[in-house]
Amino acid sequence: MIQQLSPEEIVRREALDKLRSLGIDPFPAAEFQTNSTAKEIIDLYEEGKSVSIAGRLHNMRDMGKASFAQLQDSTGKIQIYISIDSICPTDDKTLYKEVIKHLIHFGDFIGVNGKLFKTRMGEISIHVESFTLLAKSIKPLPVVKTDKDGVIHDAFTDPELRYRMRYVDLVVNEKVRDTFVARTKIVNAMRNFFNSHGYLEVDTPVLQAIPGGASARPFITHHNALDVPMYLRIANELYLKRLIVGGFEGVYEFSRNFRNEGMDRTHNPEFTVMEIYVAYKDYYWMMDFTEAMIRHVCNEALGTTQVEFGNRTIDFGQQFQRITMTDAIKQYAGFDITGKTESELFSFAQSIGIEVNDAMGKGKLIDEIFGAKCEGNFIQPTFIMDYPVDMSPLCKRHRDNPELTERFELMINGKEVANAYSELNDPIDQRQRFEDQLKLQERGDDEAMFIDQDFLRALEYGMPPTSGMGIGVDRLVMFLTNNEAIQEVLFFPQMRPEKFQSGPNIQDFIALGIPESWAEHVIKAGYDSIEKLKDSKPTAIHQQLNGYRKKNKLEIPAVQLEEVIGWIS
RNA sequence: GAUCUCGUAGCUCAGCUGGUAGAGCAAUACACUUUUAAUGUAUGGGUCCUGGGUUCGAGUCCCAGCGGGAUCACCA
Repeated sequence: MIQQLSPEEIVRREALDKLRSLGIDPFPAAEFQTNSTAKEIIDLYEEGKSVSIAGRLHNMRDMGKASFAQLQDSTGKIQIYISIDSICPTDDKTLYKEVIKHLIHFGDFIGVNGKLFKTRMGEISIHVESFTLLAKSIKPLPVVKTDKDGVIHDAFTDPELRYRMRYVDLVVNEKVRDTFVARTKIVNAMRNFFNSHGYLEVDTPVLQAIPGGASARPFITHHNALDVPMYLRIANELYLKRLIVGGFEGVYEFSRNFRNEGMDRTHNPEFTVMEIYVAYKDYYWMMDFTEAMIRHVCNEALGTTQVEFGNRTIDFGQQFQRITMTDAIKQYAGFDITGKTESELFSFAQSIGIEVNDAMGKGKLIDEIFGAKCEGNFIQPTFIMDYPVDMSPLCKRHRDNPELTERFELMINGKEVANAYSELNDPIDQRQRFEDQLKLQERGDDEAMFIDQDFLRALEYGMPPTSGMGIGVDRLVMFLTNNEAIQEVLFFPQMRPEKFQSGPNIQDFIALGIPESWAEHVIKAGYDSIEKLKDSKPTAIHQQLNGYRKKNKLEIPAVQLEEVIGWIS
């Protein structure tokens, strides 16, 4: 198989051989010891201090007998200054004249030793005394430049390329790296908060025989030894509750969930939800806890509770608003759902332009009305409370109204971020709710929940009153890092698998009788498959190839028409 | 799934009512020992996503396909 290489790639590959002939290994094995980082050098600058640092080379500026460049490590960039005299103290100037000027390229990893100084322009730099090539880059990175006003030129912005080649994105777009560092800080802050309350981080199965705990289409796989279908989890809720039954009083898990549904800028097939269950608590307690947790995360990970999102500022410092779903609909849709029958809800939903169908029960209708008229209004953090009972099959009935449940969702910027219940622990009621789901399924709701008999058995043994909360980690990170797409907060968002052209095999062409000297050029001239060659007229091939030979001034014998006929017959 | 939109050099992008494929950066060569979007001079670099069609002639117009993006639908 031949690869079509760009001229730049060819230059860099040729540099590998030249380096080796000078005794320089372009991919050495030895450790390179560093004693500083770009950030440290700038923060703790000391004139004349000796440093050793490694990183990727950017923005080389050759000025004859001296060069400037930037070295990028995981903390940022630092300027380096390489002069011919300081790295070639003897008469042999090869290291500078050959290696630095011609064999080192943008993107290479190098290690340098040198002393700190400030240039005339006042930029902190390393005056390099020795350098080591640590790894050659043979594919050129996109060239992104930032001018003195901070304006980025030729930015690497194509989402497809950025997501497919996140490694390139991370190198050339520093803000991307900041987002992912913030993501880790946010997760750590959550974990610290839960641990400081004495709750236990646990792991529960990803591969499940019954995909429970949520309403969604699962990914299906198969276990060979047991010869049964298995599902990737859509939620971990039912497993965490089993642990509460088992006697733990507070458990949480960062759960990677998988849902076989559409993808867009707020949905990825795999996503992360943090779920926590605490015994003897109710959803009022959980609201206070959730609010405190988010405030803690803001302070610890961002250092502020005033968070910019788009052109808005979200204030996590103030007490979060609380409103019941009934009041929210009353306020924004001008309709009181209290005591309404399914057909009344149906007509109202229809009257405000919602596409309705017979598979929709009361809960679904109310949810649609809320989604259409209310959801988008809750920009600042707001708890929406008390959802209808048939929307929430795992949630305890409201202590004051059996039509409702003790459930809240946290809305930020018009989107759901967290969902929490006073958990249903009455096994009789739970079984009934599952059966109601089954009826919805029979009406055509293909996302109603599966019945998990073992979970019901667990509840029959007794589960203490418990409050549980799930928070979409990806969405929270989006809001806290000012990103509007989930793809921006996942290192490797799901993409349609890339098709790599499996190039033609040069040996197949040689096997037809094409001389070795010609085979590569036959492919490059456009006959990139045996079929294509055989489908073409010999005269056309003959002319095309000799034309190619002339154009590229190839030093190989011209092709004869008889030869071509021989290849394709 | 529907609609709109994009696909041109390694990268970012121009390319008008159809008429000889362009710029900047990057690369290559030369000059320059404190530059910083370094600078100056020169050079090379293209399957205009793929396949059909219309036309004397298609990067450009039409159709189909592939891939991306946006909006909507779906998805708490």
